[in-house]
Amino acid sequence: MNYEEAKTKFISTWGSLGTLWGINKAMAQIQALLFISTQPLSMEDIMEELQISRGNTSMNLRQLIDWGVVVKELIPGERKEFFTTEKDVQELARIIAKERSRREIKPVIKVLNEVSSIKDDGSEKTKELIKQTKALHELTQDLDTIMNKMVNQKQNWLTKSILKFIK
Amino acid sequence: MNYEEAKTKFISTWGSLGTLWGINKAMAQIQALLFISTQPLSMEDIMEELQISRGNTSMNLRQLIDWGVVVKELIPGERKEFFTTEKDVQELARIIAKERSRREIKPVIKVLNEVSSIKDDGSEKTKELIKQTKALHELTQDLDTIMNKMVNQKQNWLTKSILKFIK
DNA sequence: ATAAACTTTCAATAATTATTGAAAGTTTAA
DNA sequence: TTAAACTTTCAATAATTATTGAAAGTTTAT
Repeated sequence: MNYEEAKTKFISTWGSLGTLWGINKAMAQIQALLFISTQPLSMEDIMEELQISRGNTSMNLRQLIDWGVVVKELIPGERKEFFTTEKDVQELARIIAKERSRREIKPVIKVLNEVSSIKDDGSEKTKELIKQTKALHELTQDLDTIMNKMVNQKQNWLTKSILKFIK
Repeated sequence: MNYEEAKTKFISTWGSLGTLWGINKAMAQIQALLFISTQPLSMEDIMEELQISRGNTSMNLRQLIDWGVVVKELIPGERKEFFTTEKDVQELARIIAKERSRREIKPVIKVLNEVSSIKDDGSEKTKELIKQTKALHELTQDLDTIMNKMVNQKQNWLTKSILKFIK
């Protein structure tokens, strides 16, 4: 496998993995492209490399910036804008975990809490609903906590030590 | 909030969360419905409750069975088939984590390994590709390991002790 | 063997989501 | 100011994904 093949394979794999962290294909591919690029890229560069339209590039870049995963880079003497992504994988994981927790997991925890707090009217089905959603609420909260803690450490000692502890 | 409201809210929330664990809405809703049901449900029951077609119900039930999350229940004297889902949240989490790892994460790890193993031709861009995909490979593998270990414990002591350790 | 009761399959269709591209908007240089 | 260089917006369209429903398939009771 040569450089071009490897690059293409990486970008397309990372792109299809996008769904796993809750973003669309183009967004994930742009991030992937920036992730292995040695210098900041312009919108033009990205459109060219990924063969996507200007509008698509613009919108997805904005979203990536909104996630905090991509930053605008101003290059002196250049008119157009350039973009880079966070290059440190630990930091990247931290940002993704934080955003997913905030956007998706926290709202679900809230609903689970509401639903599991309804008044017990004594019926079997109500008891079951309360019991099951309560269990789900606890589990979701525990996993969310672990994820955030793991990923909020400024160094990666925690992941490493959990790994050691766990193996 | 009364029982019916809570039930509807739970099912629709769980349904929209489906994407988070990589399954479709109907599939997630069927699982949610079974999760809070006090007895096994027939295809007829599920169609009625969720207002979905027979074909849809059949296909998604099959997928849930394939995931190992739902089982067929044979009720003596009944002609039709009945279904239940795993009721223990820990066990449910275990199954989901295992399946996601197998279906999505493992294949990505494989690609990252391949891509990061290309021959270093000395160019800056190749060095960057190798460096970045290698870092991603390691991180992904670590997180996959933690996830699987966490979830493979037969009791939930591990989650609890990590939580204590981490807090 | 037959038919009723039930489940599965899958082509057609609907719903959702992503993408385009051109017009409108903004910034900068002269 | 003006116009060139660039970015954003968004209605239209394309691509993808989910859903339907009726025909085909299967099982069970008689």
